[in-house]
Amino acid sequence: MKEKILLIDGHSILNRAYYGLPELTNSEGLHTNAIYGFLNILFKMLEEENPDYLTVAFDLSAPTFRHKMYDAYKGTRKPMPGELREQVPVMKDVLEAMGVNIVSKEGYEADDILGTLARKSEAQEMDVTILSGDRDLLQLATDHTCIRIPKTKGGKTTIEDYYAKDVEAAYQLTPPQIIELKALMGDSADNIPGLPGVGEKTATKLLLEYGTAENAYAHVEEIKPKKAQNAFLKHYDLAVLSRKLATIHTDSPVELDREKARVHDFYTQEAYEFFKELEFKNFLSRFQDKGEQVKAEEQFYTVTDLALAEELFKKAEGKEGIGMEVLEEGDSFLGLGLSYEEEEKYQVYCFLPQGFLTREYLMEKAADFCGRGKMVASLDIKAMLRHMDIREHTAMFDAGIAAYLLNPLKSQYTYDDIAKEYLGEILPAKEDLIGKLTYLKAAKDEAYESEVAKSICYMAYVALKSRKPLLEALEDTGMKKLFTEIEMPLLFTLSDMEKEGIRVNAEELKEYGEKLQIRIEELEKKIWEEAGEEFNINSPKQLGVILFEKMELPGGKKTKTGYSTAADVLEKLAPDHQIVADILEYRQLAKLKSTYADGLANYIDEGGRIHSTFNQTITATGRISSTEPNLQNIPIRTELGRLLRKVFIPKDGYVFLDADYSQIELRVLAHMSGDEKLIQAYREAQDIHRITASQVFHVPFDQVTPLQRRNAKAVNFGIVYGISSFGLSQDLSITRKEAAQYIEDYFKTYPKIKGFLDGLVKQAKEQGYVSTMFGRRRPVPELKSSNFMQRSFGERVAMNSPIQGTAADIIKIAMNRVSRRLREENLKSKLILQVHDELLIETAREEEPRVAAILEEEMKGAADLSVALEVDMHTGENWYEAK
DNA sequence: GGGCTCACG
DNA sequence: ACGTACGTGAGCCCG
Repeated sequence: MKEKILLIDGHSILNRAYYGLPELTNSEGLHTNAIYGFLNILFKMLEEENPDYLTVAFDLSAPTFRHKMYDAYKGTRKPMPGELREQVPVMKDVLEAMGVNIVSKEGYEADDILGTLARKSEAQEMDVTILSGDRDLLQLATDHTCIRIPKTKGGKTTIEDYYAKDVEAAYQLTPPQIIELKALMGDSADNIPGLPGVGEKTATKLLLEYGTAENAYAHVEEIKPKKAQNAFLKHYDLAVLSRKLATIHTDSPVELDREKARVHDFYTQEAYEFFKELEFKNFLSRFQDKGEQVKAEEQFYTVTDLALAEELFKKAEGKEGIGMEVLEEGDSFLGLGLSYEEEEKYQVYCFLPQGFLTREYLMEKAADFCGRGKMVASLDIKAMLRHMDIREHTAMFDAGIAAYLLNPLKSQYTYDDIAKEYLGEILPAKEDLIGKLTYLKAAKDEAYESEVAKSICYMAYVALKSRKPLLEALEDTGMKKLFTEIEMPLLFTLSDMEKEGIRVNAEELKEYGEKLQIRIEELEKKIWEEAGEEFNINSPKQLGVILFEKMELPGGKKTKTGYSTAADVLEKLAPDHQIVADILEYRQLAKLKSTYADGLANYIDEGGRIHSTFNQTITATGRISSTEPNLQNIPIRTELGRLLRKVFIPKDGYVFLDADYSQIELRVLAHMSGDEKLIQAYREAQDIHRITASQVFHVPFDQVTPLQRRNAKAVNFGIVYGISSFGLSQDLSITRKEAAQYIEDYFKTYPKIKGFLDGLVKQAKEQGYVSTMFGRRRPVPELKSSNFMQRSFGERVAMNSPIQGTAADIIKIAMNRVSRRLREENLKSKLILQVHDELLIETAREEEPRVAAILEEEMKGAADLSVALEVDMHTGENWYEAK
């Protein structure tokens, strides 16, 4: 087995970490984000590469031979910001404390050290990996030297690997030609001059033809384009200089000290002290119980044998609790993970579907186990429940939901993130194991099969091990009850809803689509005639050009990419321009056709039903979301769209019962603010917007004009969204001043509302988050921003989230209560949809009165507010009728 | 894959 | 001065 060395470009990685990570300081005010990021990637690389040797190279501040050659070299480079500069010496100290080999050499740059060590190591039959953010190093790539370049994309770090062949694939050039490339085009970052007018494209073309800058010069009379030829004739000396500057020296006076560089246990006592001082809590657990700390992977096993599977499930029964994970993608079952503790170690197994180990067999065993009421931890219990018919029991633990409650702002809750956050363990993420492949594709690829199994093992391992710290964190943040009494039971309710699905009349849906299609084609022709040419009406870009350039309609620019053609812009033009009115109608119909008529048809199963997925860990406020398809945005606001609801029908012998909370968010606001006048208003009148208008505009209740009511309604909405005079003025098409007056009048009428909202912003600023009535938290990091717009957004979020979130809590409670009653009373009726303030029940005809009573009772009783929760209820033979 | 548009609460 | 209402998901275009 060949030995392997990992070489790291110190400054480059520090630099990357500094700019890629948010500000971070320890309590003494020392900036630490670059160090943190560096260590993070170092640990990850060590685990991934498992090298035998490690060396980090740093530049020194002394001038190098390049400076002597060319005065301007790096002369105009942006100076390092102080917050980064102060981290450099600390970084070196930390690495020294860990016993990491550091190399610097006066007069040479890190690049030259890395290049030299790479060549020397390769000569000693080693595989070499160079980690750097600098693409200059690509010139060093060979078949045995890999340049790894980390890239940050949307907060996620991925690493690009370049062996010689990868450089050629990406640049059409060999690694040594990267030097030639720089000779020709220069490098503004390093202040290396290039040939004027020669960029990457021309340079690459020339090199493909002539190989080197020197050879190109030898054929200078043939060079095309003319511009490049002239540049060669006039400035060839520049290219010669740049070539020298860009060449990394692979014969610098540095040696590889194998003993110093050998990879050993870096978790020294000295390093531990450093990490504590820097407050890198995540890393500290790496040091604790060093003797016991074994790499999780070492106890991972893949199981494909039936007898062994039987034995392991048997063994699991004797354990206090287990971790369990089902990995599926689409309809494909990719494996089952199982973990438990044994002699204070984690034993982790992945069962792959093979031979006798079928999905059916495995899921039956899994369901069997879960049905016994033993503790089962998983990152996604609902995924398991798809194949199990088991009832809610309190010993189950969903780590994904726990992590979501603790920070609802993340886009996903992966095992590696949870491990990092709550276990202080850096595990290889999905992408590290299988790259950009999907699990499904990787599972089919022999080369990656074992990596998929590893992923599954990590999931089951993290689910079980993180349970304790997650529960503690929930306890500490006052969210334990929210977790165990609302979210965990809800998971079972949602699973039932997903399995149940909703019946759709496929023929009627098809006819609906066909009717739309006829009108769409009519409109398309008409619009093309009015425009005087055929174009893609669905392209905002083409549409903008037609309307605002060709036809010269007033409207001007609005978006980054061109003209805005959004409905609110077009609506202003529609009365005067038939084509705009037609476009608006076209848009509406096209949306209904593509998203709903065609879109929904794709989801109808053999039983004629659609099964949406209800996601519990997506929204920042605590609402649930619905996907594939989204059944929470079925049209209702226009009659044509609303007609679509006629295709949603109950099964034979059933009717729909639809119940929605009346203005739940405003009622929540009345309760949470404690404003007596608003509370009183709710106790008296049914029409809250009218009573608001009456009180704000000082007119008798029965003399409120429709306009006044409309304005009051808009203010009520605005308050819930986190009021701003600008937003309100947009909504009502009035001036900001008028809007501000409305808001002022509103606050005067309901004095405690303002105090309540201001208090929320203050709270958010002080503690960094706001909370709902039931303790759900939403962090508001935007309030710390130096950007006015971000900060204003943070203020609105602070005002809106507790209101929207409390309403979300209440309907979740209601769902659990309704679901439980239906079950406990052995009713056939089932809860099938939730649309934020609305529940839809597929109700057996004979059960209708009973179910209506349950719905009313459980929804109204879901929370005890100082204003009553009102519920509107309707029945119907389809969803259209039931609203 | 990001931007735009639009469907819902 | 900055340039927005809060929370979502899906389809389409285009680089």
